[in-house]
Amino acid sequence: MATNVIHDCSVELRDLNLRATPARVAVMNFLEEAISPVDISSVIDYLNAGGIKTDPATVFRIMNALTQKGITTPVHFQEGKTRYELSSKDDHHHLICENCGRIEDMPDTVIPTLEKEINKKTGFLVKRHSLEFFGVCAGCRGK
Amino acid sequence: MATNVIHDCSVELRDLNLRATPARVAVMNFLEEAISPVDISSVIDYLNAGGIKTDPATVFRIMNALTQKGITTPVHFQEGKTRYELSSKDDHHHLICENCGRIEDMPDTVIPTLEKEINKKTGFLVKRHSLEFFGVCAGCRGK
DNA sequence: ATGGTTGCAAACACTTTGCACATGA
DNA sequence: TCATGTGCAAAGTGTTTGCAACCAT
Repeated sequence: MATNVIHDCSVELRDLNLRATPARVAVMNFLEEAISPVDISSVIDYLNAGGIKTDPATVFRIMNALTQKGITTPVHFQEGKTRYELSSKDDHHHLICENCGRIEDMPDTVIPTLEKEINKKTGFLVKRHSLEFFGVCAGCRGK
Repeated sequence: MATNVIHDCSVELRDLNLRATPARVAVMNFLEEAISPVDISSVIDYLNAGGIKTDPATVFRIMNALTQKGITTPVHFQEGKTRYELSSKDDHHHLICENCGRIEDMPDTVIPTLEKEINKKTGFLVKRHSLEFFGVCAGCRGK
């Protein structure tokens, strides 16, 4: 009766030629639980809470490895630091509330069209994009 | 017979309650000449080339002041540093070539529509956005 | 004259790196 | 076993800040 058990990521890690160390498995779990892009310090907190002591350097190395393998995508919210999310999510953008910090996902189909248009008009081949919206969420607008 | 003379920004600066120091005037000139968002080190190089010796701290302070006054807008190209461009430019996005580093502007009208849609669907009020496209420019694609 | 600006040095935050030790396969 | 990972310390960027000296108004 497997219910909400977080599945074991060891196998996926090994498939990527990455050894399934406790820290890496925990990071994968955290990424799967996370509802918005995580930053390094939240990863460290999560690991510590799980009894896994670790060093920032290690976490940076883990995120870089996952990013290089295509598992995670770096995201930048103009904070002077990098956040990461699973690449497997559908194409979406972020709505970042400047009041409460809440981050909503925004599924979208407009951008792919725009990218084709760009290619046609300018010859520029778009490989990836970053699109974030900053503003005030419905909650903070008091309604 | 005033021709291509870069106009004197002293007045604008004073209108903003900013004293027209040599460094600030030069930064304004640089921003007006620049065809793409500038970073701090390029500003410093420009000032040095113009015989104005300055300190990074001062340049950061200048860019922060201009940004706070709404003159400049910070732009992030996922480089771990901030670039700045004049806010007065029309609404546009950037096409960043990952091969040669060239930056093209991309005028756009799709996003405002998308922002209205977001507001209607989610109640989130978009105040600003950041949209950059990364890829390969026509030149680098060899045609 | 005097308050806004700057230079300098120090401090911060984020991220990377070198190297010896530890560990997963 | 042994290549891969990790911890620790040090270093590298980008950015901010405190304070005395300076300068635009």
